[in-house]
Amino acid sequence: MTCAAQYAPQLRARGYRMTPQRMAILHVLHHEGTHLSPREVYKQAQAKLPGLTEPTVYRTLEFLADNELVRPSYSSSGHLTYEIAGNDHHHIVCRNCGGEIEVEHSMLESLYRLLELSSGYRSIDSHITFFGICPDCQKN
Amino acid sequence: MTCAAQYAPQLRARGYRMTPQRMAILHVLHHEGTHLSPREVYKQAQAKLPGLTEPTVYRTLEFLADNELVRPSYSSSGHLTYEIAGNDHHHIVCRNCGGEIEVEHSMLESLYRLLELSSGYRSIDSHITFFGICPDCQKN
DNA sequence: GTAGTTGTTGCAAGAACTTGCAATAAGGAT
DNA sequence: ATCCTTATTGCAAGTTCTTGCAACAACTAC
Repeated sequence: MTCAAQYAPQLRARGYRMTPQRMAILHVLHHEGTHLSPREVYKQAQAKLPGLTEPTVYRTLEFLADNELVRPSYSSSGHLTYEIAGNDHHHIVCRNCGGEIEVEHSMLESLYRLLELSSGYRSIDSHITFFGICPDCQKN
Repeated sequence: MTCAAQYAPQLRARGYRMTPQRMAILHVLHHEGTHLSPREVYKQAQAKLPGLTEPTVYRTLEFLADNELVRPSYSSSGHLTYEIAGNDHHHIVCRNCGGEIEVEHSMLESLYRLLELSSGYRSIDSHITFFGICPDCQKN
């Protein structure tokens, strides 16, 4: 559980609170490492904190995403998933088999600056999920 | 309805069929011009074709997206929406007010080629929704 | 410690989305 | 025109996700 407690100051600094529910959810995402669907988070977190309810999981994930402790991401079926906000990266998902790889954020940095310049929008820093066909599936 | 009939050959060439349901859904997206949620598509299409059911709308939208007659896109809340596949473009959505603008695909072209080279993935051509803060909201 | 403030949660109901399967109908063949 | 094949739809039930509100508990101040 200590792994999740480290996030408390970040929340408190913004006037929010660290709660057992948030700890449990952060703990799950932290130890899983990869992205999980809300339902998967719910199941695992509830095993640790039996009273936890589903609406709380959904609200908490959205809350944590707003505060940049977790990162939203999309599965190949278009569903929203979440992962712990560690090193900044994006994904390329195979349209065929669902396999995925990570892409360093630095590869998109210059595009983001270009978009900001041409559009007038600021703080463009979304996590992106690209879709393509992976090398293995290209052989078929 | 003629506007939707033009898509029939594209489906037939792949062994699929043009049906009243698909016509109605394409018609709605074609005339609306912008992206709509599945529910909005359902309501409008049902007004034209009373027997139409909701599961059919969901399945049809996914089917049309697979066949590239419509393009999936994400709203600021992260929900899946669809628009007719016309000129190739992407979106920047304001995190604050939800306002959005279009981005020409050409701006991303070189990034896509770069990603393909470095990852080995092919046919990367996903529609992207970026999130940022629009000029108006920056004033506050 | 104790009390107060207000951010958070659980509950319950509802809306959105999915799935399996039997019935239907689009388009090709006769 | 009529029949056949099989892609497609509607139905019904189930799962996932959302919302409003009252009860609760984390942190602050005393």
